[in-house]
Amino acid sequence: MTQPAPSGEPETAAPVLALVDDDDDIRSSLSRALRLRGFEVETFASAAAFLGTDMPLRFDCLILDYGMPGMNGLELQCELNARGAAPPIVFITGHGGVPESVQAMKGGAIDFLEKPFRQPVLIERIQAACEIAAERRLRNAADRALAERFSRLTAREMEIVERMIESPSESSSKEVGRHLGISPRTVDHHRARILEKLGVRSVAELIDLARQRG
Amino acid sequence: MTQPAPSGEPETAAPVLALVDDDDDIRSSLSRALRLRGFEVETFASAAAFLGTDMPLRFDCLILDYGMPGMNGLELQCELNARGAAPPIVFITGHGGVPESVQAMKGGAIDFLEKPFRQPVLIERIQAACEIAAERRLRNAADRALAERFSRLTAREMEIVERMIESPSESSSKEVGRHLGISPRTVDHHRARILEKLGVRSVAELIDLARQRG
DNA sequence: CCTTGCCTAGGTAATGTTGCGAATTTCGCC
DNA sequence: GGCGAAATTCGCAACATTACCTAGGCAAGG
Repeated sequence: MTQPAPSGEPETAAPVLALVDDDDDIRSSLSRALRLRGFEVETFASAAAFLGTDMPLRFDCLILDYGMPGMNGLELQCELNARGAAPPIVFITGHGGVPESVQAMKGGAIDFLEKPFRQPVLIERIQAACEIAAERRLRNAADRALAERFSRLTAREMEIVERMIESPSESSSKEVGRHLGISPRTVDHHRARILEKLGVRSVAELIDLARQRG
Repeated sequence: MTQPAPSGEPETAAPVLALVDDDDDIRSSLSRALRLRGFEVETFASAAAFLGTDMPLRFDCLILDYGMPGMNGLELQCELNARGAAPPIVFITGHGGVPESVQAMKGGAIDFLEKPFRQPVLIERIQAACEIAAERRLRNAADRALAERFSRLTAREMEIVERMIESPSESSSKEVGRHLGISPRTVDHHRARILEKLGVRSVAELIDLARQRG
């Protein structure tokens, strides 16, 4: 397995980067340098080409040229944000100024470098961005796993869970049952299923888990 | 608890701004314009002068010149961040470039404008920053209120709370007592005090509250 | 010395939880 | 339409946990 070896550390896997730049020289030289550093790089000559891929979400980090013909980097960032997918972005720009960089940063960009840049600097910034990406991905994975567990609950069970989250102090079977117009014993049964399905062993853990999800 | 929020002044009224700039003209003209827009403004000719005030935290928003003799705006931002107090900052700069703006934004700045700026634009940005400030203050107030309630707990009570948070599934008196080497009765007593002091009515609420705090 | 606050604990009554068992309804499928 | 699986509903009784009242030992401070 190719190891990125960013600082001699054994990473879990090679970070996958997307390099979007209309400059052929930049694409070839930068991607080569990045591959030498252990990254996996895919290049795109335009924002449209990038959006045209079936899965723009699979990248750990985007290296995005700001000034491109057609859709520029900032517009691409806005488009991605609008789609709800906001991967860590490192901008590189030839003619951008302060307003552009500020807007990009406000839009959630991780970094913003001017051309000409020194490759070691850029690579170091990308490394940092990938670390942030890794954290985000971990959290996203955890969230999805959590949502998946909750999706196993039936409608009634979900209703009971929501009731419990809403007012934890009244999450006893008696209270919940009274509120839903059913017997406390039934709530007992449902709650047992809920705890079993979610893999928790107490109401406190359930509340805790449900709070993390929203 | 020193200030029970006197109910005579509407808190929502005038955002209090700090304007730190070594340029006399900027200070006078900008502060005048801001006051006309309903802001309360205090001006400082240097970062040192600002830090010299007894309370640099009372401002809703900082308008900070980046290039100043002595400590510059970015250093002041770092200093404030190091002190744990990070008020919303809007930078204005005469000679700063992209790297400076990026670093400022990374440091938590709300905005970054270049001189010469058009006053309406700056004021609009400051307005936006103040809204963010208001949100932050609300959250901070809630956090402090929470911390204040927790500070009323004794050492032993805190220990029990931490034990409960750590493993909610084993937060029964029996388990906690066994873990701490004391009788379940004693844990009962402590827990009753805890619930009373924190104003919650169940262990679930306690866990929920404690999780919000950290 | 007395008061105050904290930690400790027992006993009893109330409350909540769980296991065993079972009826009715709903839903997808042949 | 019929059939089986899953969901929802519940009672009863045993078990576990918590709440409430009470109270002693201990250290700090007036």
